[in-house]
Amino acid sequence: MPEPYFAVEKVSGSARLGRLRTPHAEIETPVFMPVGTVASVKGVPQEIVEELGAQIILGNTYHLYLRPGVETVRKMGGLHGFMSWRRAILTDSGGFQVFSLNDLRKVNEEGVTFRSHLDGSSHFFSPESAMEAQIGLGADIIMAFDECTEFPADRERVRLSMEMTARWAARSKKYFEEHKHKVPWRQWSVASGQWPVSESPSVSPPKDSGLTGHRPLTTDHCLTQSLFGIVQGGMDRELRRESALRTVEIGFPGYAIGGLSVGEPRELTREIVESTLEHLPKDKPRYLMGVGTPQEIAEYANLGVDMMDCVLPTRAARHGLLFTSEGKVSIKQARYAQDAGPLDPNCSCRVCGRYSRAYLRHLYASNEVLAQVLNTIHNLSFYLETMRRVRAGIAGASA
RNA sequence: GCACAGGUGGGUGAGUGGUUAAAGCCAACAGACUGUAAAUCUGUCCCUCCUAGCGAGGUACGAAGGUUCGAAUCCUUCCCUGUGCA
Repeated sequence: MPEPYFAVEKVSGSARLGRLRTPHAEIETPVFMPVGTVASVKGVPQEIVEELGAQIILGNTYHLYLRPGVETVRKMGGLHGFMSWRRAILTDSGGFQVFSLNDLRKVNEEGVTFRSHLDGSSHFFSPESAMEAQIGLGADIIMAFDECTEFPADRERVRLSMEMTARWAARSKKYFEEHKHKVPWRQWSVASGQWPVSESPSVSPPKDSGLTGHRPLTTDHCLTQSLFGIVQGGMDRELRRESALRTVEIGFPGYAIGGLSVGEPRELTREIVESTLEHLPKDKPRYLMGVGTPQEIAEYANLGVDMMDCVLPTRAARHGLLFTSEGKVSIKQARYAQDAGPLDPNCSCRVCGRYSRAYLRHLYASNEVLAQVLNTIHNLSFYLETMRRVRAGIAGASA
């Protein structure tokens, strides 16, 4: 089994350039991962998400478990087959929902009882069941089941929460190691090195994307899922350190920093990220969960974060907030009603290359679905381009 | 011409004597959004003034009069709209 699948290729200050090998794709880091919670990067078809250069996207265990159900996805060849995404996928465990579905959940040592936001039905998630679900969904990288601690929280609460997350991490790993062979694509990917055709007739075989940096599945890729651990510890440096040590002691091929961007001041986020990174192994990928603005992702990448995801570009786009080289543009504003210029003159995306601000504003005002599509394409393009620049910057820096 | 039904703030539409400058929705304008309960949420939305507030004036429910301490609400006349009958 090709276990050493993350390679740091260059270090420049605290920043690193790396290569992360997953069953479905090799990823250049630092990387931004668009969020596609329900197996959809809202508003944008897979082929365009590919074209924009996304190397890996996120799915969410809780949402997909509720609908369409893990078994359905599993039968369709896992998320890759189901949504016809040929590159890498990472699923969040549902730990974030322990935080965000505050009113709809109950936590105890064993796990979390959720009331479905769809129909109110009751469901139980434990580290074990979250792993079972994530194995069934078949993402390349899956996450330990954690509790994303709320902010603010007193120190004792943060400590207890962090300690439970650590125990859950051990349980997650144990279950994963015992069951990871059940991943829906393993058998055929090992055997044939390609996508299942007979098992899943509705899924077309992959065509080469033609994009540089993307390598189709080959047999020298890592062929099993990877489980990442998550560091918690709130806004307390000492608890963060302890959480990192405990998580590293359990041992994972990658480590995430969770529990940030939950309402705390930005400076505090940066401070905690910086101090937590010190306690994470340098030879493993480090994933900062749920962050941030374009400036922030560049900043964190330069601090040594290898992976980031955030709903901001996609959600903000749907709400009319667009990120540009000059900051941000609220495209719904009246001032753009007759603005014939491109959204961002310095952006090379297909939206900026073709449409005017006046048109984008009109689409938004008219509540056209196309507004969401174009806005999301631009924002994702901007984020992904931001990370390409960061990588180029690290690559070009004199060591 | 006659008979019904109506005319409310940018639109729609509640409100039929007193916490009504007038609900709600829409539009408009502004803001928020960071491991997605999010095509969502919040605020403003008659005018003027200020010590900026459950503040002070003014104007306002087709028009003009009237009843009343008090009227978008009741009465009279007129104007207009819709439907039906001529």
